[in-house]
Amino acid sequence: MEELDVNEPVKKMGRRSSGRPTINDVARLAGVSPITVSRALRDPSLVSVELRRLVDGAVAELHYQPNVNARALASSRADVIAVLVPLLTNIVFADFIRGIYDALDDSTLQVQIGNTHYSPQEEERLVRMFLGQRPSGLILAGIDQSSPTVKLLKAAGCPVVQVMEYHEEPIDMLVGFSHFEAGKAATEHLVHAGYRRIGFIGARMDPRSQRRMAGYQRALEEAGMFDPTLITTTPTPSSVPLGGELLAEALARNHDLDAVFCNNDDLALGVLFECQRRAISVPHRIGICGFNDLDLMRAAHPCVTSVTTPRYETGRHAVQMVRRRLSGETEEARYLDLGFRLQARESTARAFAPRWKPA
Amino acid sequence: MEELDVNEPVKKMGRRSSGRPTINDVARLAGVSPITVSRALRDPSLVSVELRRLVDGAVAELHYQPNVNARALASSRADVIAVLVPLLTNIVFADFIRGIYDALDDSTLQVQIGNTHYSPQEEERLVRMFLGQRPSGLILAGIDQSSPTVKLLKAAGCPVVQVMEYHEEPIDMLVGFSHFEAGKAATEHLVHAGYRRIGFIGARMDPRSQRRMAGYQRALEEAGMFDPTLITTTPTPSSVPLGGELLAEALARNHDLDAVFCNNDDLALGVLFECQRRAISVPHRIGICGFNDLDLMRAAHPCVTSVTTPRYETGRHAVQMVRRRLSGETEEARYLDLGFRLQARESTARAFAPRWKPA
DNA sequence: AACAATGCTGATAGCGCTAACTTTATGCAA
DNA sequence: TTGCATAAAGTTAGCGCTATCAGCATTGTT
Repeated sequence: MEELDVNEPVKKMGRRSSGRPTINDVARLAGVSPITVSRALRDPSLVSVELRRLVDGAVAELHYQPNVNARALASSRADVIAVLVPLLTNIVFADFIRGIYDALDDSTLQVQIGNTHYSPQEEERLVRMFLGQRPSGLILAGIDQSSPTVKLLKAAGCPVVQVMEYHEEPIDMLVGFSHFEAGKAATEHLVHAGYRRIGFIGARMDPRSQRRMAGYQRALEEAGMFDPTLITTTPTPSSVPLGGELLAEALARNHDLDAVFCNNDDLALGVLFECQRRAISVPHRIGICGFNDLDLMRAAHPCVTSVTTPRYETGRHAVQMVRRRLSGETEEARYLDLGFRLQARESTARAFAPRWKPA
Repeated sequence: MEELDVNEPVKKMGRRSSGRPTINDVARLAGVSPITVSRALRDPSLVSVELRRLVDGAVAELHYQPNVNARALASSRADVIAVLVPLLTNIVFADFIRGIYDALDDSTLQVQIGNTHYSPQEEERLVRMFLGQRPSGLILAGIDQSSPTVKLLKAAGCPVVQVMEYHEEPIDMLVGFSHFEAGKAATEHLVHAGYRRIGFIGARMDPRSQRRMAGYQRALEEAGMFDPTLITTTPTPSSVPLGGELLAEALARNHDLDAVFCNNDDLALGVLFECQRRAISVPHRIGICGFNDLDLMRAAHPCVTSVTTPRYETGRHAVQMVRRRLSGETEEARYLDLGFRLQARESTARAFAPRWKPA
């Protein structure tokens, strides 16, 4: 049964053709060969000025758009950067991913995000899947890949960037900071502020949380204040209400608890609310230090001490490293420590914080 | 110059071959034709049990992974769902995207996210780009697409789902709820709670915010309480600190302000902190209602009234609609109203909230 | 018995693009 | 003049997969 639709494009369409203009249509209109069009689009410097203009004109006239799948198949290289994160609904990863997108705004590279759910097996599966697409680059959170995954990545044939941690022997490249040092610095701050029974509150306890806790422990050991009963953790994912619950637990165990280093700002906020609810004075009776320094920490009352972390910058730098490698620029440092910054605020100012800040 | 590497795979590799096993390798090992392998992988019911077993064995032995680009090129259909959101760093979109990923966990479909930055031009560019890949489906936030975009989408040739709003004439399909009704319901709650000078605090004022504000205005008009000076908005993106600043502005303009409906929970939290800072009693002197009902709203002190919105469910349902359409199931409703729910809490309990909740 | 309908498998021919090589034109030193 | 770079364009042959059609049993129908 043949149907005739006068509104169909003029072009005679083969049985399998997609109907949209191809590089051959552009070439015909411009009066050049298809490969010239291909070159003019990928690297204009390969083609003389006149032909380049002809091609550009034909492209515009036809609204031609290269078929990314055909391109990827022919060149065995997809214009894709694959990104693996353990979790999607966390500000930390959201900021990081925003950095990635922003650093790609002027590029044709696409992003594909995979969600490992903190599982090395899932991570391995996703690495396999993404590498099957021959991406232009791979960015993954953390340094705790399984050893088969590491093997896959070393043979990936594309730039690989590990992010959000620090380590001197990256698989390929790395951007991040030391969670151990950050946890240690936060705890030292509490020690210097005059707190003596400093608790740790943590949820989920993924590898990065573990390292922050290790930093906490080291700082307290060095100060001669470490006591394992000061640690309150749970494998449950983090949330604001959970912060309050963990504080209750910690206080039940140690009545003399006088400060908490919270594994992240959500927990810290929950702790602050619980203190308000129990009329526990912050920072006098209890000091609070968070982690990540979300903007709500400076808005809170009292505003909360936290560790500022380079989430957005990590995303940007990771992409820039991939892009530099792809453009064949001279190799720079393979690892980049973006550091962290302790942002001291009222919630840990034991000695001199006013009870009410005047309006 | 020929190099010999004994560690190379046995297979003689052509100049352009990617080196990984192809469907032909699998076919040879299984002793069947390539097309049979293709069928066995795409739809096992097309192939007899014996051959299916042979193929599965060969696939496992070779660790064969189909080349998605070749597949997309040959079938002119990519195994990709494209998702367009205005923003990446917002819990609303993060929850929504998590719903999308979760609903695709058992599928080979990939997700590609585009970021429109609240710009219809950018949205149009991205729609053009994504459609150029012939995705299996397209999901986009909102109902305010430009008219060229609408035209592109109507001719997309793939399922299109608009999400996060409600409208009876979707381009194709739709999942969401009415922001107008939600804003109206929140405001009516404040009216019923006994507040009389109810302000609106909003940031960025994207189309959804505008509709919530329109619902606010309608509710106050119906109650005979509308006064345009009660509205405080800014085009600045939303944040917690901004909530406090906008409250200050609103109070400077109307000293008798006794409640605020905040366009989102970030602003509401900022308002709460500012009240704490100024020792303004909540809910007695001022009532606060947020929007989205993040989990921190129930942890806050006092806990904050908010409108629960189906962010995660919207993502899940949108994907399910796409998948049902792809599998050719009988057409169901083309639009789905997931509704919202007002979650009343202490922050608007003017009459009977205790000043301090006992621990 | 003749015929169509059905189920399974295979052969062929692309999908739209680019890698690799070839050809042609041009410049310039020997 | 020859020879040899170099640049700019074109020709050829895939990349790895699937749409489409054809073949050939097997089954059911008249």
